[in-house]
Amino acid sequence: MKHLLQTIKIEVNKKTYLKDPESSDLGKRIVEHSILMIHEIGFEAFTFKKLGIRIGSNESSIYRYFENKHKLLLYLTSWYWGWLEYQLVFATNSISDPKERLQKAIEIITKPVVLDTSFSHINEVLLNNIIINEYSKSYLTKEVDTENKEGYFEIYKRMVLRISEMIEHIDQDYPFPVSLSSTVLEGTLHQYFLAQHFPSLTDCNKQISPTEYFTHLVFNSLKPNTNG
Amino acid sequence: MKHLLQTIKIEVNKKTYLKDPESSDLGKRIVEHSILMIHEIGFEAFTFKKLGIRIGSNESSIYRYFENKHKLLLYLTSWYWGWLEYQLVFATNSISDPKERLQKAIEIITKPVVLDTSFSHINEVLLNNIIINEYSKSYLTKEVDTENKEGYFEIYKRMVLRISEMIEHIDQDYPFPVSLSSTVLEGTLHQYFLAQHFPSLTDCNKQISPTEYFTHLVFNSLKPNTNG
DNA sequence: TAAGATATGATAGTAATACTATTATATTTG
DNA sequence: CAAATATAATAGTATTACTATCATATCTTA
Repeated sequence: MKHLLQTIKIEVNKKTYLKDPESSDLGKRIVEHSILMIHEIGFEAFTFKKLGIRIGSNESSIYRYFENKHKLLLYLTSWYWGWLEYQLVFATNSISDPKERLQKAIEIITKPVVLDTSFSHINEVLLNNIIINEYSKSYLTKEVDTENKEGYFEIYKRMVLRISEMIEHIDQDYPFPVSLSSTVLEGTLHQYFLAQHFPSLTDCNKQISPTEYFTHLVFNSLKPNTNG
Repeated sequence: MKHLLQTIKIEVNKKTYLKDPESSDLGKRIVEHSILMIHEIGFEAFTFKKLGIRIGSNESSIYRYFENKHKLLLYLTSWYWGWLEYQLVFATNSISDPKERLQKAIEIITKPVVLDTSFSHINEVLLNNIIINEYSKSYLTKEVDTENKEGYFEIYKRMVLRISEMIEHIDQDYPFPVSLSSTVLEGTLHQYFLAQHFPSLTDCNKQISPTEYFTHLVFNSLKPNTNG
């Protein structure tokens, strides 16, 4: 099982990179340190020049892996959703009871991320923080429709659809399964952001977890409502 | 009443501007055309230089009103939330029944924005679209904590708290009133964004309104649940 | 092991951005 | 009419986001 995990490779849209960063040492260091740097100084202040200095490499070499920092962000975010999707499928696959399965899915999506040693050059905890603080910027652009057509958001969309299918499976009459699913995915990021920067705008804190909030939210929307 | 509305001025944090844009013709043209331009080319591509050319004025003159385009975005977003808060208070003020009041509040927040002729230099429909597409960028920054302390997000926070108080008023035992409130506010923007760019990730469309979705979501979370 | 291919590094250069500073010219007000 | 204020014009700077070219190091394989 451990061995199986170690041979897994998260597949992201090949258009996000010019050269697969997993294929070389330099590529892995680019990914590793871009996560550290974006976490430290934010996506706006992050540049390939600064990254080059940090990893003792050259700006021009980084450009051989990624067209620009936007594409790098698309790579990182796709990787993250691919990784989370793997956790989701792995954890819910064997659960036959629809409610239990959805409950587990919500748990996987909403619980705090912990380090996964299977991918040594990627710090999933920091990457999750980048997703919380920067993910919206990957799609709140004028190019979103083109990039959507080119498949840059496929994994995320698959995630939303997976959850919405689980919702439909429990209550076929519920009129908003996809909206509820996208609300949970996006809302989770938002509640974590609020907990960090606007604690007065969320009930989520050390006592109350996003998992509790969203579990309550989802199961009270669905019928037959046996939750409570 | 019409007259009353016309004398209303939406108060935004004075730190967002160097000189009040409402105090002069040039100021109003800056605001008016910044809304048009950001809507057209997006916040990233928008610059003071381009705006200057468009309004037949000079880059340096615009800098006398706003420190930079980030502050201008803070001005526009604060104005928008101030305007929406006014709609909210005006519409819910006289309703004494807690459920009816919350229902009306959700309606105000979630329904499509229509032009308000009280503010002739501001196109609220386009501004709403800017909020949908750009609002997150005003707080997803490394400076968010400082700017929060300086009061740049006060109006938005007040909105979230108003709704959460209405929720608490209906169900004092509901454990997540603030999270539910912030989910409705943020989620509304997100559902409109999805409807525009990722229609497969939302149920909201011409047949199903965000109002229906969020009304269902909120009232099913609360007890006594007499909704359905 | 030499020849060629490929990866990386170093340097230079460009257009645009996000400003700041200074000076000039209108316009308004007292 | 003079002084104050608002706006415009011009120039200049550091940084960003690249592109292009050439040099060098390393790896492959015949």
